[in-house]
Amino acid sequence: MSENRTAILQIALELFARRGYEAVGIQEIVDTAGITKPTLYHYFGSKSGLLEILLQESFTPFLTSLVEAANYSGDVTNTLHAVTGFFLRFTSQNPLLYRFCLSTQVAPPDSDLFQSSQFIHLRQQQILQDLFLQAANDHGNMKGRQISYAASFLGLVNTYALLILNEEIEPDDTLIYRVVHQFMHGIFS
Amino acid sequence: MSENRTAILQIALELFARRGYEAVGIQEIVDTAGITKPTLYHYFGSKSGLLEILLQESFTPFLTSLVEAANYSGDVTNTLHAVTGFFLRFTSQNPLLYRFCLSTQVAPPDSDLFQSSQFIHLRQQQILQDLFLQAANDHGNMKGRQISYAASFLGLVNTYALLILNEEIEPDDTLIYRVVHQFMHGIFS
DNA sequence: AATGTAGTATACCGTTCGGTATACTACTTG
DNA sequence: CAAGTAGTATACCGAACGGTATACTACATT
Repeated sequence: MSENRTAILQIALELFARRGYEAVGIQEIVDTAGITKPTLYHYFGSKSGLLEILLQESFTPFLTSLVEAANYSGDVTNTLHAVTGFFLRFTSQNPLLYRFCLSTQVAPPDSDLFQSSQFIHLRQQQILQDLFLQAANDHGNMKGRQISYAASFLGLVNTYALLILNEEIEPDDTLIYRVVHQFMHGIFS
Repeated sequence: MSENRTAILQIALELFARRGYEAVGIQEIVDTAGITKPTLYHYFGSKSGLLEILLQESFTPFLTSLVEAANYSGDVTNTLHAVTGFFLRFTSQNPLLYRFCLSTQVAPPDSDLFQSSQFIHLRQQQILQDLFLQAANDHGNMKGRQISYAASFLGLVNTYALLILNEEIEPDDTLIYRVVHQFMHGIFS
């Protein structure tokens, strides 16, 4: 792998995450990387191509690890602990990347950003839905509720991920336990 | 109030919500509104000025109504019903505006969008924190947990708001009841 | 040694960006 | 009626935008 290619991806991620995809120009990326435009266009073809490859290469390993963490062990609570821990640790260790991920979720629906990142959110939702469907054996019929369970679990985890990103809390075992407990049993029990 | 000023605000909201603040140019706004640039600059001074006024004028009434809905009645569950109903009905009735609101929350922290919209999210958080603090009388000491309770309640409501925006569900009394129940008691009880 | 290819730089393309100087019109106010 | 003010249009600014044509270099393959 060319080191210029890698440098472009790293710098693009940082700039996109900090200031937004639309606000960052190609010129700024290549200046920061210490290269020139034709080099970037050689590797990525276009600005949206750069975005797409950046998202794919960054989140494919993320999704693979998520599948492992969400492997149903026969106990929903345990599995949700593993999933929550994975999400919050990933956020803590890759703050720029996860902030970028969160911003793409509610990006304007007609934007490049939204459309290129859909695979991440759809796959996340699908992985969690599958988990809840498997767990239905232990908790009665899901009756289609796995959709809103998966969505609201992701929403809750992402809420705490945002608190971590804003440095209002830190991820530890206690937090992970509390998040899962809140999801399973609510706040006043 | 000038009708041109109103038209600019409406069209800017629609374009910003659909395609993103950075991706929309002044020229596109004035073309769509059927006016010219000096008219826009007469009213708003700059692109970021337009954004700021748009956010202020759109969300000040929203926040005022939220304060009313969050008025503590002596029963947390009832108050959360009112708040949830207000959020989800507002989302359903002003989809573009609420989608725009959601997108600003996780916008890049160095962007105009993030900074101009902070007042909305800080005020929301504050209103909910106050509610949980008042409710502490009925549910024991909060011990600072009102921060994450407010954040996670907003996160849960916004998760369902996003489902409404994506037309996967519709807001009705049953949904509102379920959201509050899930927040208070979790999913499996 | 000859040839091909990947990677890179110089220099440039047309378009659009946010923003403005100037002037005209329409209306209010003295 | 005179003067001022709010609102609007024409025409333009320099800078930055995304993207590319061309050519050169370094290296691998034959």
